[in-house]
Amino acid sequence: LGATLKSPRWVVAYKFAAQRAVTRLNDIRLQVGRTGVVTPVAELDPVFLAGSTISRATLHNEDEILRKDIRIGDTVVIEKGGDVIPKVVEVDFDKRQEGAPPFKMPAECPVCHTGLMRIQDEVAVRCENVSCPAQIQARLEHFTARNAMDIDGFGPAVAEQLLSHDLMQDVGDIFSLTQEQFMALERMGPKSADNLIRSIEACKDRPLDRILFSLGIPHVGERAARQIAERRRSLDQIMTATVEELATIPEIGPTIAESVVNFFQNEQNRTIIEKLRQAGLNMKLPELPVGTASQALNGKIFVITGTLANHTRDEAAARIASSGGRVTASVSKKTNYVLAGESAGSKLDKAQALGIQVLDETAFEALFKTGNDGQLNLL
DNA sequence: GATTCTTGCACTCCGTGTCG
DNA sequence: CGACACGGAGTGCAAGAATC
Repeated sequence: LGATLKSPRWVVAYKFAAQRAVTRLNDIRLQVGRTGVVTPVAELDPVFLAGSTISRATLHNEDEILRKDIRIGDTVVIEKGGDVIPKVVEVDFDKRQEGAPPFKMPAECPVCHTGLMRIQDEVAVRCENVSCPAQIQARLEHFTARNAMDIDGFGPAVAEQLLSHDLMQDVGDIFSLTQEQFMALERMGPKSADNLIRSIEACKDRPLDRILFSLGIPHVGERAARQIAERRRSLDQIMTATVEELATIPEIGPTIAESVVNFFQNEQNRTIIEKLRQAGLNMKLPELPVGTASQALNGKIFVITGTLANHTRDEAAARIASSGGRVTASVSKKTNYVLAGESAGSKLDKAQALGIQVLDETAFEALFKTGNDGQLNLL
């Protein structure tokens, strides 16, 4: 394949040629997330599979590794299929070296060496040190991420340098950084620094639900953040809410409510909020738009899968939401429509199994064409 | 021109929330 | 109280932009 594969169609066609590959698992690396959860990742001998070279694969958690009896040095089968993320499927036990010890989760955090805790009845293992450098960096990356505050150009490398140069303690300090400070970082010229400053300025307009999500409160993802923001309408109203009050919000139970209250009781977190306030972030939800919004998709539940040609997935989701529909992450009996793009995966299979109406992009767009009566042309 | 970093992409597992 | 639904978190690679 000397030619460059420019067209996605070629890549897709090639993907189906091979779905599994055999390679050697050289090591199991541990990654620390923003909530302190430690997850194992397999380091593999690079192998070409389904259109790309795979050198790492997810192992999910300790139980999963033990269930499949995966050990360092094993010859393993990895799979990609129509999926994007490679995983270890099974071990070739015949090729195992004698005496290879079973995997054991270490007792200490690989970064800060605090003792790791496995909470009773949970699979996840956590580093409980909230000041663990790995966690601070992960929280910073989460704050700036696309679906959070969306600060363009603020990736892991920038975050890492700012922290190691002691230029910031927490996410609140992002807003007091200067162009000169950015330019002092490696691989950061005037153009990049300027872009960063602009992105930081632009993110001050993000709505309340995004700010709430960006804070990285355990159990509060995009959806929970939106529910809470829509009901309480301002950050002050969220910070002063009791567990009981929060738990009356739809889809919010005692676990999430308690997590939110704990977060805002913490003195460090309150300092961060104060910095954000000083920076001029918008801590209130705008008034709901009245009148114009169509409710034609009212209550309809959509799932999006595959790659769309004319929209990003986010655009399609926004379009659905603006007509009163809802987008969820997984297909169930309650799903009304599945919007499927190119190289859709298991969600499409599930939709077909459940007999749910599948829309291609043309059919999806047709939903929004208004008929003669001015109503949306719904099926 | 070579190198590095960010971004877009789709899915699975597990725990929480809700409903009957 | 059990079953089901779904959100949260985490996973790697290729392409493109910017720096060196």
